Amino acid sequence: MAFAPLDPVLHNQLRLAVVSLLVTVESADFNFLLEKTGATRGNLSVQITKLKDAGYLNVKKTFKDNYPNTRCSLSANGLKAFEGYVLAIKEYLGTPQV
Amino acid sequence: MAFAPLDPVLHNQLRLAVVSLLVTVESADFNFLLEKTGATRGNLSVQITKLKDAGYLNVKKTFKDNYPNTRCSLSANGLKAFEGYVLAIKEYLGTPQV
DNA sequence: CATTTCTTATTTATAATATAAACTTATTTA
DNA sequence: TAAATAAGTTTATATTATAAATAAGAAATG
Repeated sequence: MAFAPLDPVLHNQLRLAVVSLLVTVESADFNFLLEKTGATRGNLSVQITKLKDAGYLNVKKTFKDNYPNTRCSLSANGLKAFEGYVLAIKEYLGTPQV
Repeated sequence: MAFAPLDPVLHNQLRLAVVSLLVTVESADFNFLLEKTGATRGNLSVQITKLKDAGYLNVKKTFKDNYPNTRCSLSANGLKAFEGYVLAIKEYLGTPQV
């Protein structure tokens, strides 16, 4: 049991929560993520951008009912990174992982 | 499944590794932690101090074979915090926890 | 119909954090 | 006694996180 490095993009509470949600949900818009995470809009905006810049998210900006709408989904790389993160952090958690 | 807040003291790679080691080991000195974590001395020094200031570690500074020796052990609060962190982050990881 | 308020964000400013590099103090060895 | 080693600590800087401020248009209100 070594200590694998933890992907710094994912090792952040809000970004991890966003990715965690997107694993289960195909796609989600800004307000959905806002509500589920309890983040502020500013913080969520920044962290979505970082996840997108890292290539972990696909982000489509459209208009829905006349309002801007930001819809996010996990990319293949994002899923791979998340799975890697899960494996890596489990090494730190100490409970028998087998 | 909500997103529990992640204790910011523990949500750091090196501090988490240190605490994770100390859960299994009763006590450990600076060089042991240095070797097991692969950290730099400076970073390890800073993070041990933070863990101590948070009340998660007991730190005894003595001399061993004429050299300064810093020996750390997990406090009761530290153990409790670690257990809480493990539960909290598992909520983010998505694999069935039951 | 103009102005206030709401919606959906983005940008910025600041505070907090992480980390490497430099430094300190003392010991051992050549 | 000078150089190398040991065990840390301090500092300087870069990165990150986050709240506060701003923006641009839509809807409601008087």
